[in-house]
Amino acid sequence: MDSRTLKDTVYGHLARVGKALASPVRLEVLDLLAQAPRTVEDLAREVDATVANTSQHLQVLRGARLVEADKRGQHVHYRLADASVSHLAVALRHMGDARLAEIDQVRRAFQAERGALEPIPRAELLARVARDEVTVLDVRAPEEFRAGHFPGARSVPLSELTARLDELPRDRSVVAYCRGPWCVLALDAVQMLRAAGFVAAHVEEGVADWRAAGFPVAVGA
Amino acid sequence: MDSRTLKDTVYGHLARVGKALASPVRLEVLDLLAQAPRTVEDLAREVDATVANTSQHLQVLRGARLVEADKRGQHVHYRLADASVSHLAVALRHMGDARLAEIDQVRRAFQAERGALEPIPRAELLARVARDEVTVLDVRAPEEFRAGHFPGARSVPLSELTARLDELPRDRSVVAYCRGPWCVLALDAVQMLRAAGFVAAHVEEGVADWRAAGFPVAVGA
DNA sequence: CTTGTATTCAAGCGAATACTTGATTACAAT
DNA sequence: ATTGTAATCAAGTATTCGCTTGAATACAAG
Repeated sequence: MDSRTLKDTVYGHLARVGKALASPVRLEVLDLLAQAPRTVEDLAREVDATVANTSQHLQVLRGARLVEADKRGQHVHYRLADASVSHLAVALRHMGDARLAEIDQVRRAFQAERGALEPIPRAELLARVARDEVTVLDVRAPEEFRAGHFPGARSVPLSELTARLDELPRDRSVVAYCRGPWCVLALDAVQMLRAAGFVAAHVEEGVADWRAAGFPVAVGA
Repeated sequence: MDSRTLKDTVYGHLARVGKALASPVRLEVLDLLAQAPRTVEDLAREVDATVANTSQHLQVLRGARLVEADKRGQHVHYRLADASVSHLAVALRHMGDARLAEIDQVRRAFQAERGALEPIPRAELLARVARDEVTVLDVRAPEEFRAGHFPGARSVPLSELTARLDELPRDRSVVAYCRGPWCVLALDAVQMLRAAGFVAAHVEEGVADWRAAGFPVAVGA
C-alpha cells in the first residue's frame, strides 16, 4: 500500500461527509438535530419538505455517520451522532459567518427589519448572570429545552410567552436566546417583551455554541 | 422577508461551502494549503491531477471563499482564506477520525506495515519539550516550515535526512512530525532514524492542529 | 515582436444528485 | 384480522458535477 492509496481512501471517505454537508436541506436538518432529537415527520414539517424527501436526506446523513437513528414505538428518532458532529456544524457556521458576506448581510437586514438591537456578546451575558442581574429566557420548544439549555435559564416557548408574562420578575432585565444566530424566535420574544414594558435583549449563541466553547449545558426539566 | 427566506438564503450559501468540501481532490488541496501557500502547478503535481482540473477545483474553493489567490510574477499563489477555514478543516478531520471506522482502519494498517509504534500524544510532547529532553524534527518541505512550525523545531526535509543525520544530537531522543495524521513523512523519518541508532517517535498532529488548539506557532526561518 | 510558461476558459460526455410520485414495509391500535 | 400511521423504497426526470481535451489569455523573458 502506498501513500497515494492512503490519501485516496482517507479523502474519499471524508468527501462523503462533505457531500452530506452539500445540501441546504441537510444543513438545516443538522441544525435542528443539534437542538434535540426528532422524528422524520417533525423534521419534514420544520424544513418544509415531503416526508419521503426528508427521509432520503436523513439516509445520506446517516451514511456519512453524522446522525444516528433508533426506533421507539412507531417513530424513528434521529439525533446527531456525537459531539464531533456538533463541532463540525459550529465550525461550518463560523466560517460562513466570517467569510460569506451575503449571510451577514441578510441577517443584519432581518434584525433591522424587526427593530432589534445588536445582540449582547457571550462574555457580557456571563458577566450579568454572575452578578445575578438578568432572567435568561429559553424560548424554544420544551423538548429542545429538556435536551439541553443554558444553566439557570427559564423555559417559556415563544408561543406561550404573552400568556406567561406575569411569571417573569419585573425588577430585572431579560435576555432571550433560541437555536442560534439564524433563529428568529429570540428576536420576536424581545419585541414582545419590550412592548410589555420589560428591558430585554437577545444573544445569538445557541446551546451548540456553548457546548462547543466548553461551557456546561444543563439537561432535563 | 419571512423566516423561511432567511433560512433558505443562509443555508443555501452555507451549502456552497459544503459542496466545496464534497470532493476528495479539493479536501487534499485544502490540507496542502493549510501547510503553506502554493501555486496551481505545485498543487496539481501533489494531488496527481492535471493543471486544468486543479485550476477548476481551486475556482470552486474560491467561490466558497475557502481560499484566496494573488498573482506574483507569472505564478498564482493560492492560500487558505483565514483561520476559520483552517478550523473547519480540522473539525472535519476530527469528525472523520472519530466516526469513520474505515479511516482509522486504513491508517492503522499503514502504520503497522511500516513497523511504526503508536504516535505520542500531544500532551506528552509538550511535557518532554518542557523538560528539554527531545529534538523536535520538522520533516516537511522548507517552505512549509517557513510558513509555520512548532516553536523550537528543527527543519530537515525528509529527502535530506540521511545526509544530515550528524546534525542531530545523539544524546537525546527525536520526535518527528509532518503535515498531519495522514502524512507519512514522519513515519518514514522515524524508520530512518531508528535504523541509524536514534530513539525516535512521531506525533500525528500537524501545524494546523496546534494552531486550532490555541498553541503558538512560529513563522520564518 | 516572438517565444515560452502558467493559468484559465469552453465544450462535451458519462456519472451522480435532488426531488417527485406511487408503491411497500413495519407495526401499533383496535 | 383489519385499519391507520410512520417511514422507506423504487423508478423517473431534470440538473449538476467531475474530468478530459484543446483553445485562449496573460505576461515575463529573450
